[in-house]
Amino acid sequence: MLFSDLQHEDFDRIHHPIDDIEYGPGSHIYMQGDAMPFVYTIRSGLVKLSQHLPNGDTRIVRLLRQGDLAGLESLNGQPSEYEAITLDHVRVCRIPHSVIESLRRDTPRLHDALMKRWQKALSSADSWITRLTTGNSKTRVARLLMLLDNNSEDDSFFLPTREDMGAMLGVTTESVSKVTAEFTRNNWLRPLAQHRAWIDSEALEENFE
Amino acid sequence: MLFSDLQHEDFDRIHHPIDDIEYGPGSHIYMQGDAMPFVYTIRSGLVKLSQHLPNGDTRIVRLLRQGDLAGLESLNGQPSEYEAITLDHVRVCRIPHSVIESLRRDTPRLHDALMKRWQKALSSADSWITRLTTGNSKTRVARLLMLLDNNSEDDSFFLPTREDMGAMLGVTTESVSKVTAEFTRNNWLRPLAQHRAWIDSEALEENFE
DNA sequence: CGCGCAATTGAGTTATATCAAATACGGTGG
DNA sequence: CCACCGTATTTGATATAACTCAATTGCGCG
Repeated sequence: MLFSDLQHEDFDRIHHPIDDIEYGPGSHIYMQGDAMPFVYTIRSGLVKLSQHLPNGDTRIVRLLRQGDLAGLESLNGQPSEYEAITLDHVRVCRIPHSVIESLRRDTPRLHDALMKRWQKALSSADSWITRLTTGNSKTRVARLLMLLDNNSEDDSFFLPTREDMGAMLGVTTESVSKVTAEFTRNNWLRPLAQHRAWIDSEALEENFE
Repeated sequence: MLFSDLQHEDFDRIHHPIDDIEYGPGSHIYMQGDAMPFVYTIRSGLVKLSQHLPNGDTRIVRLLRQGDLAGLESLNGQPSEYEAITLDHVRVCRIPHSVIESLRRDTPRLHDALMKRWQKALSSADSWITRLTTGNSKTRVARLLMLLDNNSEDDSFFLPTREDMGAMLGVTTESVSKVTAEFTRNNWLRPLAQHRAWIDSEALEENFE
């Protein structure tokens, strides 16, 4: 986790409790407007970070997976502008801000770790913009599938609902469905049980760079 | 600047030179692939941060303005995945990485300042996704204009070329042009000399939330 | 087995891209 | 200061991709 590179002695300084928490699919870890005294590291599973627009519709801005930090945005004390909802079964580690603060003063290594996560979040947000919101809908879906596939250590990966995929790509549910259906007919995508799926990365890669 | 809250004594520790640099419109501050030993703070002017896709087209992922940091992504030593190009006349402050490192050890306040910038960049990237890549083209252009207007302390603001606006919104140059032309006919947008413009924020706000 | 939700499919509509042309604009040199 | 050139912008006609609405099918779960 975040603290994997810290020594035992570091942990002795911690007086506030760090809890491991598990969530079923579709659970709220936190909601838009919550004042959060915690950050969360994802131990396993997939979490969507979404934002509600004033006009009512919702956009997913990022996916969080193993090793990612959620709630960084509230370290300054502001209420969260996002909501974090689990897609599948998720285990997180909940860390009070006070722990971050005190460790930060004493252990430079934590500092580095935090900065690295932050950096990662930022570059992931940017590649989200360039790869997932440009091109036609087939290209976008293909890129999303490859991204999901890449970040799975497994051979298969978690396939979100068409609605969620739409919210990530800025495309309607029906359009996503039409594309995934076509990919399946081409044997580029093979939906499996339990919301999991397999893709022919080579085929997708050569048709959509 | 970044260092506005540091004492004079802090600066005495700096041995590497911090340069102030000025650029005319359309200058490269750095390019995709550059290995950069610097970060830059923007003192004035507007900078576009863009990324080239393998297929050839370019997407602008963020705008940087006074107080923003450029080149944060390369603090880890990796070559930049972005290119930073000035839109108007820009003054920057170029800071070697080594300065960041050494100050970091000695002055926790700098640490906090850095983190805050980072945080700002991240939340700006996210709001870029939700506000500038959703909705129809009129809505997107309206939101971009309001964003540009907001961040100008002036009554008027810098109006990018239609092409650049298109690259920010994921829309073609011609579509942007049709929208801005319509807004101008409605007197919601008034282009001025020197690539500057004025908007009727209230009118735009009520037509596109 | 059947209920409910998610996914697929289709037909019709609309928005945006595309292609092509005309116009406006800014800067340069005479 | 003006005329000219190159570039950016505007405009229009057409093609196409995506949305919308509605109906149907498929699937997981009690």
